[in-house]
Amino acid sequence: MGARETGHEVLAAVLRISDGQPQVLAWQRAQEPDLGRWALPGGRLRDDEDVERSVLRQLAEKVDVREVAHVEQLGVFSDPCRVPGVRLIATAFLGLVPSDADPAIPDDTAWRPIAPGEGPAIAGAAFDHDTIVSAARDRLRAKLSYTNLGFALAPREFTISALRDLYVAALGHSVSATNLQRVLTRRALLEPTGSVAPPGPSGGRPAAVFRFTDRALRVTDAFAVLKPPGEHGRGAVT
Amino acid sequence: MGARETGHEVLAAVLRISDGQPQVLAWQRAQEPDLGRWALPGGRLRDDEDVERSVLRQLAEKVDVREVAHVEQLGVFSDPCRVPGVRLIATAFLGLVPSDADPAIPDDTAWRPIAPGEGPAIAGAAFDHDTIVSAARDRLRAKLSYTNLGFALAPREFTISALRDLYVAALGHSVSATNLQRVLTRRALLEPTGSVAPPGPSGGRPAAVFRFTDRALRVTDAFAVLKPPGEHGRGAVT
DNA sequence: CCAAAAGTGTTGCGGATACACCCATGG
DNA sequence: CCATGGGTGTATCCGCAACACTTTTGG
Repeated sequence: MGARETGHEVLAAVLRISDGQPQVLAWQRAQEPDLGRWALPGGRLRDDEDVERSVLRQLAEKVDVREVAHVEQLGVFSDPCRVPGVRLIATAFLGLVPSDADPAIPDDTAWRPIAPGEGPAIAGAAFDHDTIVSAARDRLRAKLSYTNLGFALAPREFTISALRDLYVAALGHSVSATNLQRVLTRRALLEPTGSVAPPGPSGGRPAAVFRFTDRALRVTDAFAVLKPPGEHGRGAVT
Repeated sequence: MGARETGHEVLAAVLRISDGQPQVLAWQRAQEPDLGRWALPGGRLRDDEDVERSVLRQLAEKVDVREVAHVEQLGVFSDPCRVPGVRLIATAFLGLVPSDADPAIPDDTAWRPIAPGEGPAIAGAAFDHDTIVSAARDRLRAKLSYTNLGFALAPREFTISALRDLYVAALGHSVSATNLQRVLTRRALLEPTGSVAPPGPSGGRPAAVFRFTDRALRVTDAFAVLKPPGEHGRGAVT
């Protein structure tokens, strides 16, 4: 019960898919503790802001926040020993940046690759930041399948196969372009722009260009089972 | 940027179903601010505990924590003005108590009814505690349909129709006992104890008694769509 | 004309709901 | 023997995954 100084920080695991691989924005610490290790962007919460405002402010120091398509709370990390020396409670966020955005970032900052699957998400993470990145990766995976969260990974306009590649990288398993298109159009998440993309150097039919109808999070599959009566196969798209 | 004293509190929305209605544990404030209004149990986070430990400690002051079958983080509530005068950040939790448990509670504390549906969850809530109860109610509803969370609402042993009544109250819509049993047994969440419950005063066939196979949270329906290939109808029960 | 990429048609499977029907008990 | 509540069998629906097939381009 010592009167150890306690503080509150906000951390953001900002993810994007680039070159078929999930990445997280991190900066390399230039001081002890954890010198040389990779830390998530963030910082102290101010008196006059809530954590949602704070995370946007902190991110603005690293990237152009207009590029961040979606932000949501992940949870609180509060182990008394999570940062040596001080008592620092962290509220962690998931942020998503579309794959075509390439915001300018500071010199000490880089996009670090995220391992798929279950284990540690990034190598050389500072403090408990790997736990946070894992939570972010898992949250993204889960929400891709029952929300329209794909909008936050994709460019404003895209072909189905480009979108498929994003889902493959984020989910960590193969995804059929055919079925992806059907699932997303059935739920009215996609709409064609009308234009087509030119085929690649080896030919092939030009791909139709789509966009997401909404660019804000929407739950499209609220009830897996135990739907309210009378909604038999209607999927409860509220 | 004033050096206003800031603190961290932990709050718990402890829910149970009683008499076919969801209820939340709350205590009536005896001081300003918000005198007479209903507040969630909780209190200051100590230096040597994380929020998970803290919420269990705080709950121990109100109820027998052994009765609490499940606890999980809901999120951070950090509006600078959420509590007048001081800067107080709250980490909120959802707690669940089985319907047959009736723990002793202090005089100022009571089980307050929760409104179903969308609007405000309880009347006369202190501070932003209604928002927290709403979040708890929504979380419970969502997880009932894709996890085994029912175990935290139900007694250790129960009949299907008793379980159905719990689901009806928690979900806010009718649930068929037939289908509830099939869904839960197909997913191997229920097992029969072998015994039967005596019929009511008006007769009827004696009901078989069941229990949940697991009494810890398990996700039973991870992928609504976009399952990994080769898992066609297998439901991905990992 | 062939290869490559995109997109559509079609089939099959399986879970979930709904409903009809059988079972066991009290009065 | 009837009413009441419990439980099972079965039909239907519908979404999704899988795959065959057609379309449109480049070489």
